[in-house]
Amino acid sequence: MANQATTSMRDHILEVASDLFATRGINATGVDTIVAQAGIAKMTLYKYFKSKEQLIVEYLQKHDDNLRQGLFDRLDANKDNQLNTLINAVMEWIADPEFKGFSFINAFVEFPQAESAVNQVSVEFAQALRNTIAKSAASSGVKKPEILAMQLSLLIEGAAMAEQMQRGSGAIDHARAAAKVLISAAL
Amino acid sequence: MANQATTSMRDHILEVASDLFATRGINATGVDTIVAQAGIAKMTLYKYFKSKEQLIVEYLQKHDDNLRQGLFDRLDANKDNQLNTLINAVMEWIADPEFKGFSFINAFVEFPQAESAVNQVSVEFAQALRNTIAKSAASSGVKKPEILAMQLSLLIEGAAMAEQMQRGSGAIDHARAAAKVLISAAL
DNA sequence: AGCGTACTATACAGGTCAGTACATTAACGC
DNA sequence: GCGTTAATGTACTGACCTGTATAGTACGCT
Repeated sequence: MANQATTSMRDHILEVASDLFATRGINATGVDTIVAQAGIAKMTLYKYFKSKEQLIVEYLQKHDDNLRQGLFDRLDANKDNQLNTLINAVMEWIADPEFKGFSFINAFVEFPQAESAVNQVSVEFAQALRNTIAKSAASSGVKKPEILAMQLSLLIEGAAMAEQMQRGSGAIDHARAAAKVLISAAL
Repeated sequence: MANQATTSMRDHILEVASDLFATRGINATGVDTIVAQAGIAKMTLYKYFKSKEQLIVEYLQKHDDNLRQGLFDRLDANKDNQLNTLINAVMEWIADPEFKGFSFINAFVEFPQAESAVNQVSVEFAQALRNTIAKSAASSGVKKPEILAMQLSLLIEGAAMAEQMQRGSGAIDHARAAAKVLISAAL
């Protein structure tokens, strides 16, 4: 509705769509809802995005970029103890009341067929997160960084689901503690 | 299609629906598809189930019963080392190529609104699984069984997602190893 | 033979879905 | 002022959705 002088129309649409996808689910969010919420005409949406699928893919991309950027900022600010820094950053990310789950996990569940582009992109981003963890593990002197990265990512994804299902269940703190145990066992 | 002499019509419908829900996703499976696949008339489905939502809830219930029963059988057969037995049983469950994810997680993602009955049932079953793990932990002499149960359930749910996303990624073995570390740390 | 039950087939209601067509209005550079 | 461009509102297509209505068929029981 409000004239988008600062941010471009395209960004505005993507932002509104991302919000709806995250809170209501992707399949449950119709294009008409996005258009109404953004206060624009449907034609405008289809001028910037050729299909709903493209909108979904860019939504996943954006969330991945945000997560990745947040992690890198924290890692750059704290060169030693990379692994602990990363775990803390991710757990804070999950603890945020605005957190609605990792988008790539939700998208993977909503698009279970391997042929779907959304499914493929989701898998890519899950692996990218693991790779980032593995790099931190390697720089922290872990012997087998890929294995630890896999284990930590299981904890992280599990914690994200558990915290969503029951806010304040303690999943985050217990995940943090478990991560500490696994890390020291891998050193 | 085939005359259901052995199993009741109701069970037949629920079985077909469960299969479709698990493989294609719940929202992506229409009632017409279930009816066609089951080889029945739509009126017959609505004779036994008052709505699609009821069908979904019973699907979740059935999967939970299956998982629960499988675990109890294994636990009864091996009274000592309950925790290891349970982890092994769950990991084998996940490793099965037919495994399509924990239904309560998928349902939770597809129905994110807390008001939804499907959402509520999903959360219940997730907690029930944690309780089962906690009992095994307690019987194994763990000091704080609830905490360990939470940590193990994070690993389990994470492993289920990871294994689905990339079959044979090693998620299961690494989760098993991580579980061992956490268990021995908690004793 | 006659009745009731279980199931089927077809059609429909009322709604939402993604995506398109078209005609109109507002803003801005020249 | 004029032409271009961006965005709008409305209506539509064709498909799919859950759920219902109706009429007909197959079969077992008494």
